[in-house]
Amino acid sequence: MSSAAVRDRMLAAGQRITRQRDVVAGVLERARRPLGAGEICDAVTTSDPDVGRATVFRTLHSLVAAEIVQRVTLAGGQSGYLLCAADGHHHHLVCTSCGRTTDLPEAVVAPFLSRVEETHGFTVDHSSFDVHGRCADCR
Amino acid sequence: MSSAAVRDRMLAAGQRITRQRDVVAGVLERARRPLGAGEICDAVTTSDPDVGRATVFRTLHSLVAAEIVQRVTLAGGQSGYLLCAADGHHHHLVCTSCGRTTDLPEAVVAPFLSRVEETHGFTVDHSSFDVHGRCADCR
DNA sequence: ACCTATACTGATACTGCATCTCAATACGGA
DNA sequence: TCCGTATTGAGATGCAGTATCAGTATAGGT
Repeated sequence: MSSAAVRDRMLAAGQRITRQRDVVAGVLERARRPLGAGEICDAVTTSDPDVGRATVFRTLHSLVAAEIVQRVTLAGGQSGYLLCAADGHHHHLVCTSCGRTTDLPEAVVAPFLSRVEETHGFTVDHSSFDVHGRCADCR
Repeated sequence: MSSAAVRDRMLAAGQRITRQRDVVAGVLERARRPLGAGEICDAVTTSDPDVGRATVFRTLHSLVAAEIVQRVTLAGGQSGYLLCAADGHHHHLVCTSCGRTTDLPEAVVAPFLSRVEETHGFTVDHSSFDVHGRCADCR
């Protein structure tokens, strides 16, 4: 995903484009894997020391709200932030070895959730799966 | 689950039974829903003001390690601690209305994980699902 | 019932993530 | 260019969780 694409998606979500948001989005783009809050703050400060911590978190929050970034749970239990190529809410496989993530196709997830709803009379509002393991490359 | 059952499970996990651990386990037993760290600390202090913070967290850690308690993600994204009736690792449905949880049978989860492994050549080490919605009673 | 090794505990300081406040600033539409 | 308003930075603050370490209580053997 290019910076331009991220900007378009932020504009589409009614958000202004600022230098600070570009920096945060750029850090996540270059990582191509989920980053912890500390890593993001460090990388942002390296890129541009004049971006405040509060702004980093506000930006992450905005990006999560716009579904451009997802908050995922890393192996240790800490949360990480991941820039998603795909639009909308979806799920990921996280490789415990290389740290990279793979999108889980809706075709695999939807039948599972339907089954859950049927079996338990439960209406699913929101779901997030943390599936950790070793990807095909790392095995 | 009775207090005695929890004590047995702690002993089975090679842990000593102490007054402090009884207090923490008792708080989780009475709740019958996931509690946040703050709620637990408050309830423990109410029950017995002489139990230290560090001990509460150490106890939670031990209970999680023994798979007596699971750490789940609540609606807001904060994590909560839940005393599980079932042994071993399993998954939950969390009702956003009443806060109560339902165990997800392995029979529903296993085929889904198998499908994921087959489709992606991914070896699943650990998975945790956060499924939020409204339970049958609350609809 | 007693003894002993050692697992456990409490107070406190500390780390890290995240949010709040508020005056100052910059974006972007007209 | 001008203006309304979303956004920003600094620093204080809150909350979750961990580290330290001397002192205590538990389980299990005798």
